[in-house]
Amino acid sequence: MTVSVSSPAERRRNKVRARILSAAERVFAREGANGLSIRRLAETIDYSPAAIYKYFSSKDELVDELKETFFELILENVNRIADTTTPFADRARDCVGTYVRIATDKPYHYAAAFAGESVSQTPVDGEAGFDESKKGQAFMVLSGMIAEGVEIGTFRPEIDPVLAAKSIWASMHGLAMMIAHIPTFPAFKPSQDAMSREAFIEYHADQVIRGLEAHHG
Amino acid sequence: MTVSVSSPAERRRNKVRARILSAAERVFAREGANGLSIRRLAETIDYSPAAIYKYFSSKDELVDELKETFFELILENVNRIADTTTPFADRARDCVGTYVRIATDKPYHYAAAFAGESVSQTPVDGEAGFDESKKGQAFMVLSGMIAEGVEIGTFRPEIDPVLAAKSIWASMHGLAMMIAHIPTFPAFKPSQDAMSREAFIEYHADQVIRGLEAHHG
DNA sequence: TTCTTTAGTGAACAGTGTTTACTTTTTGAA
DNA sequence: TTCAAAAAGTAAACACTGTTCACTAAAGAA
Repeated sequence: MTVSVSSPAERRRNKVRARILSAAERVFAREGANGLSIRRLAETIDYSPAAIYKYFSSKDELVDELKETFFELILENVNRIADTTTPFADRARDCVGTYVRIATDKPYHYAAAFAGESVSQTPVDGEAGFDESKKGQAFMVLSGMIAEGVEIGTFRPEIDPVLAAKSIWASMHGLAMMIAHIPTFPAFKPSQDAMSREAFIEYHADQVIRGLEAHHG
Repeated sequence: MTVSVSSPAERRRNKVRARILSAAERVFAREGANGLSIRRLAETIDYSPAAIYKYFSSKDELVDELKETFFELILENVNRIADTTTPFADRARDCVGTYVRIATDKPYHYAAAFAGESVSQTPVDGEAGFDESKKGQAFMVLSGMIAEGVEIGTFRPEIDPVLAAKSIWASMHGLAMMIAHIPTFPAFKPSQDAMSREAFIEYHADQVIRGLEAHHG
């Protein structure tokens, strides 16, 4: 019984699609969305520019797929850490650090993922399907961890996990963007406090989480 | 004694320059850098596209000037608050709130100001002239305030003001970007915690500053 | 008034995303 | 195996973009 869940034609199509995406990924990582042109892309995979449009309806759609894949990567890594049995505080700091680290490893991906041309005036959109999106899932991992911290008494009892998660996400996001866009970020003003990127990420994670902590005694 | 510090020709030139900038400002605020095209701009001020290049050497340079002016606006406002004699904690929260509010009022300006195409691999650049830039001055106001907080004992004594300023700036930046790019940000997941933008900005400022505070008793 | 600098222009260059009409290839059924 | 239909791929064009160049018209200084 040949369970050909995918026909040869389909497989071939997916292969070409993947070739396009992989070529796009390479140039996007190095030069961002502006550096990625359909014509250049078509040339590197030896197709005509118009051919790309048999696989993606627009450049935006293509780039969206790169962004979604990128966020899958973040989610996988953060999830792996969240499910660990290491002490809670370490886990929390690890999550923040990992998120920021991956984001800054692919700055163009990260910036693009949050700069969805939008700046929309219609607050109704964008909210639909958030829970299902990778971004939404990452957010739920975060608020889940905060809820856990409140339960075991590490964090202040009056904290609303969803609210706090938004605040912390914003703080993480900020650091990621800073490092992505200001090349010298943690080390600018080298005068008194040259600090490594890694060390600063930890410092920031610490600072952010400290805002949640209960103070015993 | 006619102290003509500026010749009529010069004055006329500046006037045209200002007209270009003001037209550019309007469309940039509404549609961002992508919506701002030299040709469109030239049309609205009734000049030929090439004429723009007698006043600005490139579109980037023109946009840079919009960004710089925008940061002047932020700096002025934050400075005004910082110099106030209101209680320290209130002043600090006010500064954060004001910064984020202005940033989110002109999301395209703010996002563009931090997305200087860079993502540069050369960490030497960008550091030069930082102290003199508006961004650099805003940063100094912030670290100055933190130093003050440490001195009067509101903040933990072991805090390095410059380091903490970077962390807090990142957190502020994150919220500003979130609100700018996710239209529903503070209110997404309306299920349990619909919160106004203003209220959330205050919540975040509180959260961020709490990470610095000393705990008495 | 002449000479020189400046302001402003039309046309072109090189690039972009995208569409349309067209040809070639592949496919599934008769 | 043949044959119509569907899919893959293409060349050429459209409507844009930022930018430059050779050029004219105007203003300023001598």
